[in-house]
Amino acid sequence: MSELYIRVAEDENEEPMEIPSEDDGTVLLSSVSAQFPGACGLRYRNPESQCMRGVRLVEGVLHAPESSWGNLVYVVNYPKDNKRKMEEIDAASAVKIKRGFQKTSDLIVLGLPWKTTEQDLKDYFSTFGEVIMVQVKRDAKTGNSKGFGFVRFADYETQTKVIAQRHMIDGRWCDCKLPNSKASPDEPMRSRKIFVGRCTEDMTTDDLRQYFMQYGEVTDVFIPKPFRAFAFVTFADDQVAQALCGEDLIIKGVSVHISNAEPKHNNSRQMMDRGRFGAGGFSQGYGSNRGGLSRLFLLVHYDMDLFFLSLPLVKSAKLLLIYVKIIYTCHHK
DNA sequence: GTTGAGCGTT
Repeated sequence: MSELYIRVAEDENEEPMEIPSEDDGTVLLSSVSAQFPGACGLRYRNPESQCMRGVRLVEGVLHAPESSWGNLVYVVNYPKDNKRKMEEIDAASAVKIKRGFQKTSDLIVLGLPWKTTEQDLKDYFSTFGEVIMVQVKRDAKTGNSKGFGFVRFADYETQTKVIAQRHMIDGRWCDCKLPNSKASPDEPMRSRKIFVGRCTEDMTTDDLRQYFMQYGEVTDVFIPKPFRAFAFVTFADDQVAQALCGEDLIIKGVSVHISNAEPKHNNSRQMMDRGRFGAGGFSQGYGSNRGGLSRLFLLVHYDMDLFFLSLPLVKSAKLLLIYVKIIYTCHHK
């Protein structure tokens, strides 16, 4: 129709951006949200009443007020939960900044030639970034290299780059990895899991997942039942979890507090988080298969809850693990 | 004096 573009702004006082309209004079919400991510509609100040007025929205199509869009500046609407959009973006970038400042860890260097010295290591790795420590592990008596060492970089980005590739050092291919000591078998999830305190009962696992997604990939959300005013959220990246610790975040209008998830001992929950299902995951197990009784009873300790389960005859440990996985899945969705 | 998947004497 008349206008090719309408003027849209984040706020009345912000500089407007021109958004293209369609041939029939309508504007697609997707056109708006392409420039204003998360937008769910438009409003404008009615020149006569001086009141804000909503723009008609039907199935993703925004319709001009009266007959034309005129020369008004339209203001973006965000979902109520996203009212604090700017603050959330700030929080997200704060996490990124924090992540940039995250301290590096020693990396183990595997496969070193016997002859490689610490100076050799330093010379090689300095081509990636500032090296702040190198070690070649040697036999105490003979002084011979054990064929592996450690390196520490000043920069987290350097560390990431170095881990991602193989390294030709003095004629041998070597690998750099996070040492196992960084993910000790006793407390492997401490760094990837956060404790969310002051939760309210209306917060669902989906709510939490949706909210925490903005910081990074969420691999698990756990809300104890019955309601106990806290939850656990596990991220794929431990750096994200670490960065959030200590923060007060607003979820559904409620201030929740983020802290480190207290590492627990070898309970079933952690065994499962690790993808290491096993009999050790049960705090107790009772088998009953006497006198034709072909059922197995299990008392499963799952986080702080106990589940008493009755299973069909379990013929093998392998089958038992399959059952456990099913149970685990059921308690997760 | 050897070796080749792994995990760090202080």
